[in-house]
Amino acid sequence: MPKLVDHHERRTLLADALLRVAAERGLMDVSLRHVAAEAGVTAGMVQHYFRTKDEMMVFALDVVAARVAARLDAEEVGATPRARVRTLLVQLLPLDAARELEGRVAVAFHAYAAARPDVAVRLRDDTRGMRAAIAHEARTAGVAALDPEAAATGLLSLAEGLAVHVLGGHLDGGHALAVLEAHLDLVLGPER
Amino acid sequence: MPKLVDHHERRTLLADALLRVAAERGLMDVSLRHVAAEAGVTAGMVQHYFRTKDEMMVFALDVVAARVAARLDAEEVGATPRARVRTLLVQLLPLDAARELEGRVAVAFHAYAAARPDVAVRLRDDTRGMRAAIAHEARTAGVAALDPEAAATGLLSLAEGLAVHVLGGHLDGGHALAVLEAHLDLVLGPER
DNA sequence: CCTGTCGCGTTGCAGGTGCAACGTAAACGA
DNA sequence: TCGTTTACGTTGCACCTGCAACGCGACAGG
Repeated sequence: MPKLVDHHERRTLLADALLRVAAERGLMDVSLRHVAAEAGVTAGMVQHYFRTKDEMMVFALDVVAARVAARLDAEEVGATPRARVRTLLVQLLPLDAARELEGRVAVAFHAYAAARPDVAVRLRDDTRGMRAAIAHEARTAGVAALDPEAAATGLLSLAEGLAVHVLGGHLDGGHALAVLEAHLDLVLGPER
Repeated sequence: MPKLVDHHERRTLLADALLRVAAERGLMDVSLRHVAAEAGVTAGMVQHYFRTKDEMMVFALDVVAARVAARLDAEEVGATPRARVRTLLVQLLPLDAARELEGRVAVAFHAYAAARPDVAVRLRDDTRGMRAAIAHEARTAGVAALDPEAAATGLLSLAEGLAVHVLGGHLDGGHALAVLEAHLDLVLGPER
C-alpha cells in the first residue's frame, strides 16, 4: 500500500461539506465543485472518492442516518416507556445547531427522494425502525386510547411535523417541545 | 391592445407545467426549458411571461397556495368544530392524485424555502392562517387537555407529518386518516 | 395605410455542470 | 532500483443553464 489514507474518513469529510452546502444553500447548489470548495479541496479529489455525484449523495445520506442512529442509541435510556419515547422524539426536533443542520438536510433529502426511488427506500427504512421502537414502548406502556402502531405513527409524524415548523420559523423550539410533551401525555398517559 | 391574451391564464398554465415538473422530477429539474417543454411551448415564451426564473417559482407557489385556500373555503363547512377541523386537515393529506401532486410540491418548496427567505415568509403566512383557524375552532370546542394554540399547532404538525409519510410511501392513506381521526378524538374530544 | 404595441420565436452567450482522461508524485514491495 | 499501486491535480469536453437581444407577424388606433 503506497500511502495510508482512511478512505471512509475522507468520504465522511466530503459528505460533511455536502451536508453543509445542502443545509445552507439547498440541494440545487450541491455540485462537485461547490462541495469541493466547501471542503477546501479540488474537484478532482472529490471525483477520486466518489465516482459519481449520486454516489456521493447517497453516502452523505447514510452518514446522517448513522449519526442520528448513534445519537439515539447513546441516549435512549429512561426509566419509563414515556421517558424513552420522549428522548427519542426530542432528538428529532432542531433544538441546537447540529440538529438544525440535520433537519434541513432531512427536508432537502425528502424532496430529493421524491424523484429517486432508491433514496426513498433508504429514508423509509430509517423511519420504519424508529416507528417500531416507539410502537414497542407504547405496547409496554399499555396505551388505552390508541393501538400501539397508530400511537407510534402519530407521535412520529407529530415530531417530524413540529420539526418542519420549527425549521421554517413558524414555531420556536420551546413551544414545539411543549406541544410534544402534551401529546405524549395524551397518547401514552401522563408522567407518573 | 393588439391581441387579446389573458396574461394571468397563461402564467397559470406555465405554473402548472412547473408544478408537474417539480412534483415528478424534483426542483433540481425545474428549468426554463423543461417547464417550456412540459407546457408544450418554447422557452422564449416562458421568458416572455416571467422575466426571471425566480419570478416564475414564486408565482407557482402562489398558485398552489390560492388553490389550497379555495378548496378550504369551499369545504370548510361542518356542524361541529371537530368536523370543521377534520375537513380542514383532511385536505392536507395526499389522498387523491391532485393532493399528492400538491403535497410533493409543498415538500419541494419547503426545501426551496430553506435557501430563499422570501419564499419562507410566504409558506409561513400560509400555515399561520390555518393554525389560526384551527385554534379558533379549538377555542369554541373548549378543549380540556391543551390550550387551543397548542392543540392547533399539534394537529397541524401531525397532519403535515402524516402527509410526508404518506408521500414517502411509509404509510398508506387509510392509516393516516385513522391516526388523524384518533388524535382529533384525543385533542378535541370524541364525536358527539 | 401605417405605425406602435403586443405575442412569441430564435439566436447567442457567458458561465456552470458532471464526468472522462491524463499527469504526476509519493510510498511501498520485489 | 524498478514497477506497481494509491492519491491526488489538471485539463478538456459535451451539455445545460438563465438571460439578453433581436426579429417578425398580427392586430388595433390614428
